[in-house]
Amino acid sequence: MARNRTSGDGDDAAGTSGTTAAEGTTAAAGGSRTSGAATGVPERLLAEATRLFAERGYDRTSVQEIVAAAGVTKGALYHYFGSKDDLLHEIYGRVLRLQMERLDAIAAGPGDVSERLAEAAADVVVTSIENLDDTKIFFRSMHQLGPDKQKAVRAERRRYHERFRSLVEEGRRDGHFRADLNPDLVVDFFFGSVHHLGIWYRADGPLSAQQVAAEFSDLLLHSVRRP
Amino acid sequence: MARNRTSGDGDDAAGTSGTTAAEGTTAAAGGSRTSGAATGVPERLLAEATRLFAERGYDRTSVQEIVAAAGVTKGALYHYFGSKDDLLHEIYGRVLRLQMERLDAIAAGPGDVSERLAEAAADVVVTSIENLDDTKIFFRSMHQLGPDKQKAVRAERRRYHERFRSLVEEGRRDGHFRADLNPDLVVDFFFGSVHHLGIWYRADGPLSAQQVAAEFSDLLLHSVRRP
Amino acid sequence: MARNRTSGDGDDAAGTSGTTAAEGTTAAAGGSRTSGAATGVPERLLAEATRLFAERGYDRTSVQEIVAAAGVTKGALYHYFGSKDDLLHEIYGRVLRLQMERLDAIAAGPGDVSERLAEAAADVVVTSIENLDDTKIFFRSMHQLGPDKQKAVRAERRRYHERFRSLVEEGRRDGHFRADLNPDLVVDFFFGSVHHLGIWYRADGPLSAQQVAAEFSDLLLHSVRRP
Amino acid sequence: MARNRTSGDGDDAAGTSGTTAAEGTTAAAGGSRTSGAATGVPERLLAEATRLFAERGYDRTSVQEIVAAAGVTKGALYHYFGSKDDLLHEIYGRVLRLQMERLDAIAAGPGDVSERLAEAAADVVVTSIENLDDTKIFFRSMHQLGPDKQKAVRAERRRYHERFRSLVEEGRRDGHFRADLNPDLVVDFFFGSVHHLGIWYRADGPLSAQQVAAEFSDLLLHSVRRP
DNA sequence: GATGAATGAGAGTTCATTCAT
DNA sequence: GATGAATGAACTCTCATTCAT
Repeated sequence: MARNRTSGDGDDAAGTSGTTAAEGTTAAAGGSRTSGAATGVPERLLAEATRLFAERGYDRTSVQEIVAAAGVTKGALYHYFGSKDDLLHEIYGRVLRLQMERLDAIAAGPGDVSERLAEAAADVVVTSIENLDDTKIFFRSMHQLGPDKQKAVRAERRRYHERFRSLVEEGRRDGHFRADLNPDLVVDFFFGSVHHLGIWYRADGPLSAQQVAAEFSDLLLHSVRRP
Repeated sequence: MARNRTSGDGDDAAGTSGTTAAEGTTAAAGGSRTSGAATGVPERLLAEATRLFAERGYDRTSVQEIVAAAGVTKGALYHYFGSKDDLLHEIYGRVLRLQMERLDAIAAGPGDVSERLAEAAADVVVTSIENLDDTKIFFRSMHQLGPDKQKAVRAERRRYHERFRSLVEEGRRDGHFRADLNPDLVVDFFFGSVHHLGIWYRADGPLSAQQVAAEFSDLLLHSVRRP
Repeated sequence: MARNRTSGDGDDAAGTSGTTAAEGTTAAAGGSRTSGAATGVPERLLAEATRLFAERGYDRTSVQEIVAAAGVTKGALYHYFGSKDDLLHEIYGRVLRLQMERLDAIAAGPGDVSERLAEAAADVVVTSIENLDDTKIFFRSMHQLGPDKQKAVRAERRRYHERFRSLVEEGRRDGHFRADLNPDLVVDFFFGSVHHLGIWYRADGPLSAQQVAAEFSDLLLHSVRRP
Repeated sequence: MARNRTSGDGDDAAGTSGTTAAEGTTAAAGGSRTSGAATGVPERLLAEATRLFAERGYDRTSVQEIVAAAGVTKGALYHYFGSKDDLLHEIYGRVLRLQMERLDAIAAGPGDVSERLAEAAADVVVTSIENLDDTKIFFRSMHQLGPDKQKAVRAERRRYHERFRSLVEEGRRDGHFRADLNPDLVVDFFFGSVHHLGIWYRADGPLSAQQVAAEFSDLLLHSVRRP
């Protein structure tokens, strides 16, 4: 299970994924818990790395700071992760997996396409806010991934966008949405708004995740629906 | 040397030094700016820094690379700019000034609020695409500015958003736009889409800046207009 | 019997030596076989270490690489060998033992001194080529042994040289060889050539071990024989 | 003149060569002078690096030790040399240049081929002893050079060997030397002995460089000359 | 006005070795 | 007998910045 010394990039992000994903979903909006000694070392490292990357950026966060925050030594980090880059890759893997699962469930669910698109839009807003650190990291740090990992993340992201786009296309075919829409542009339009949440949303601000989700979903639906 | 910058940005890097103006106006010999050696040193530094920051990020771009690209020495850079941070600040100043001017002109222009909002939205998309490097840098690198400069940039940005928001509020008061809108959220919604352009837009892609602008503007108007 | 970890270095490398020597002699020219799971763990470790040390040098070979190549874990290595240094020491012991045995047998054999010197010279060339990895390691890595082990190896080496030198002295006394020879220099002269084999000889080159041995032996004899 | 940040391996060792060569030739047998502040920084770095590499090997010598010995900081070293590897490459360049020049001069000189071969052989022994640190480093550390630099050094070395071999071939054609010689093997035979000097020769031993040179030259000539 | 040598702190990474299990 | 998580020190190299010239 440990990923000691992975030189080859070929291996997927599956190494620590089981525990990683579990840890990731419990991380509350805006950061991680104080790293209790209860959770395992790789989970703690991932949690602290996420917090620090969101707080000051990938390049400005030193490996030393991460291990200090997690209460271990550098050697421990490099026992579980091949590189600092690898840590970031795990974070991406976690969030990509989560979002894809949720979108799949919603898109395949009941309701007409308007309802499903509205729900998917609201859900990704809520999830993005609940994992605001991941949201902050996502686009700010993607270009700091190594070329291969970056390509893998982009591919995964594309699949996610395509899934979302297919909802827009479905609505357009059905006559629910306007015929003159460019579905790709709609997706980029909406996800720009979602990623931007990492920049302006504050957990201690006046708006709850649900309020933002409702409004964003509403704006999206109005923008695509047949007048 | 690929310079996707609009050649109209006459403002120079006058921020930190009085000597800048003198150097910047050395358009002697009347030759055209073929290899950049004709333009002044601070302009060249700023242009190359913009290109490099967009290409590989602020932290990943060394001062050495910037001066090498501009064909000068480190001493020259530190003669014109106080620090690497200062270079970035100049880039922000340039883009903020440009956008504010254009928005002011459009908002104060003729036409009803729908027309002016549509035009403002389309214009900021076009401008963002024409200065795609600046767009890429904007949110990716803001947190790498020093605290004071970051605060200054945020304040300027807020003023810009407020100006845009006032258009939404005007439309809502006038009854053009829906009454249940949260104007702040509308602004964040839309500018998320705009900033996201830096991530997905390609100059060699299928869509012209005008096409994207028209569609984004259209989506925004549909999302706010009274049904 | 298991643990040969002793700092005292009384050359108690005898623990695994029986099997080690056997393994060593069967190693074909240029490297070891693919370490099948048939042989014992310490033998496999020694074989892979020899191969890797020859290939990339002692310092550039990590313990991790050795155990991975041998298909065991680090714990296993440290069970059989006191340290990485100890592994190297075993390799030296193996080759020193082998060469000394062969020289002793030849020097004590029949024939006049010219014949015995020629045979000894040819034999050490053949043996050096057949164990080319050991030859490569020998002088390149000796200074990477700890002080005590290094001293022990040097002492053993000196005994070997003295044995060889005594042949030269014998020939000089007998009048077979030139009277103006410095036997020590002759030995250093010749063994320089022998150790150099590790640098230029290629198993897939045009010359067989026997051809090189014949020529080297011939050159040596011509250089010492009374004209 | 400084070689700041040379990433590309393509450039030759010519950067600091003028001063380097001058420094190199004055280095006495067995090591460098105490690094006076009189000589330039790159020369001092090269001198101390040579001494330390010879003393404890390339991998066992840290950059920190080199700069401490030279009385500068790491930054200074990396200002002049692209890498630790680059330092080693400069050392190789220096010795290769020196040896090639001397061999060329001797081979093209007067005297019959026996005299010229004898002189060349004696000269390379003297030179190797006078630059014993370089001799120690040569084969022990060559495989620690990066692939490209290693290839360059090997190519240079080959040219040197070929020049030496041509003397042997000339003597064989002329009838001075035995017809059954393999000139390549003779060269490898002799240079093995020369490189081995770094292992056994001591400046404080009983033999002067000239004595060793005379004897080695004599052994070589006897080994090749027609009986 | 402009240079470029030099700094010094800190970056990410490696590694032989230990030890509780 | 054998494991592999964890250590901690050392490693090479980078970089924004300064300052004597």
